[in-house]
Amino acid sequence: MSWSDERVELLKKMWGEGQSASQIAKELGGVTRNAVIGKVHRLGLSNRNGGGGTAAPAEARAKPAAKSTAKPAAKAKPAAKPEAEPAPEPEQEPEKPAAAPVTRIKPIIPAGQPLPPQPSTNEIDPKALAKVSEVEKKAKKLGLMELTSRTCKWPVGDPATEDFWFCGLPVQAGKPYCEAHVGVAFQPMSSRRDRRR
DNA sequence: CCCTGATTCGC
DNA sequence: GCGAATCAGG
Repeated sequence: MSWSDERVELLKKMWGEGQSASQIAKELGGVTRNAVIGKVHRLGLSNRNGGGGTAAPAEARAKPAAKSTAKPAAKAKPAAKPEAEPAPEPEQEPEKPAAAPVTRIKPIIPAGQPLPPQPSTNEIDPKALAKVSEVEKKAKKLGLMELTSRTCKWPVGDPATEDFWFCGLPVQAGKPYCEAHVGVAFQPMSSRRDRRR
């Protein structure tokens, strides 16, 4: 499989939408996520920066991985990129051909993208709660026995009722919950002080 | 263990 | 240019 123009285009589009490399690879077919990532890098769009201001992954990377027996060693890494980026891509989809008769267009929901940091003092963030509410709608409603190592174990409903189930959506990291539920589960202790009794 | 992207380097 | 292997982290 070669990177035809169309494939590259799709790659760009999906990557821009925040799709993961594996998803893109799966969509394209015939390539692995590594291939996708490699291509992404070669294309120079490794960073999904929008310039919003929430970008902190600028870590110092220094891991030459000295595994090769012979290392030229004459190649000092310049490592000096001012990285000027005055012109982002304000335009992405100039038009939307509304020619589709009656077809469901992508029901996919982008995952990563501008995830602004949280302001500060707050309860549990209406945002997070809203996300939970939304996520519960498409929850898989698993029973206790259906839970696996990677299903969200967030309980919903009243255990004493038939109307009780677990979220069941895929967890992401080593957490017991899905992204949305992790958000509300691990809320740092907030304003507790005003709770005088 | 699952996933994510990042990097390196032989091809 | 390509991508598997590897790394690093959640």
